[in-house]
Amino acid sequence: MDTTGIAPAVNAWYARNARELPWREPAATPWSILVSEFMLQQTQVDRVLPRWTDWLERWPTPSALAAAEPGEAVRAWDRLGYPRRALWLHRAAVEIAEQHGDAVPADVDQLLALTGIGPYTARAVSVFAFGEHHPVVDTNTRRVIARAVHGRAAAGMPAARDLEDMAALLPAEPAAAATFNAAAMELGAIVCTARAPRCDECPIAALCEWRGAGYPDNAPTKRPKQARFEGSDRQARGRVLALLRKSAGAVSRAAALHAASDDPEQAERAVTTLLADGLVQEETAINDGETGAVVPALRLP
DNA sequence: AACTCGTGGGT
DNA sequence: TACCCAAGAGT
Repeated sequence: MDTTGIAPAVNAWYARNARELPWREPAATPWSILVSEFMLQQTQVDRVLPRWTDWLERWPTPSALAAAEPGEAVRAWDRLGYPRRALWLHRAAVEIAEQHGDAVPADVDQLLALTGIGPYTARAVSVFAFGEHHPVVDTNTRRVIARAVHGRAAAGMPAARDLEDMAALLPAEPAAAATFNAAAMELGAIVCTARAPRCDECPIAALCEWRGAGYPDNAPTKRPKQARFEGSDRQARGRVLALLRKSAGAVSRAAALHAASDDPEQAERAVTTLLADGLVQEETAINDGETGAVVPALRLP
């Protein structure tokens, strides 16, 4: 099958239709791009934009963030979700400041060695911040390739094969390759969407194997189902962190348990796992406002 | 290798 | 309305 037409068509579409995002501007730095990639993990662009702007105004360099308390990173993370990312981003900032002279490394393997940076983020930073020539594969790219190249309705489980598939489509010239990496993601994000693809707006509709086959319902059945959020431990943990974020200092352990869940076991589990994850620390004690009694308490790290 | 980890938007 | 899904990573 001839796939040589895909990258030029998608790049031409991208030139006309790409969203204007601040981390794509010339003023973006490797650090600001790295921060955007952390925030964008499993999180949509519109929710990231305001947090990204505030974050970089406050911590414009890795060493600036490294000098802050990790709990302040968790607080500034606000409601972006998966708050361990805030802790990991802080840790990565310390590692960059201490081991790389406050400069984000361009090398994929050096990036992979940083906390919270995996196969996607390492390549994304190397390519988008430094223009290196690598395939960058996220969930959008995997879906675009599954449909356009493999004729499938959806991608299967992530696999090493994904990188080879993308590498096969990548233009040889680094700048065009970097553009195509971003453009394939963009196409998946706003045209070749999971639920209701806008094929009438797609620059490669005529090349798409899935469309050519008549949109067969052949999605791989492997995909693990996402657990229900309502009533989950995640929700209970989220409530504890929400309480701590809006509190200036420590909060009584009883108040945290009460906020977490009506189920005492689940509430206890939420606090225990947050402590284990380092998202919360135990305070020896605080004075209860009502009674003046000294009670155990929790605070951000 | 399967499981866990938030929160909100789109349908 | 429930449900699916989201610029993934660590264990």
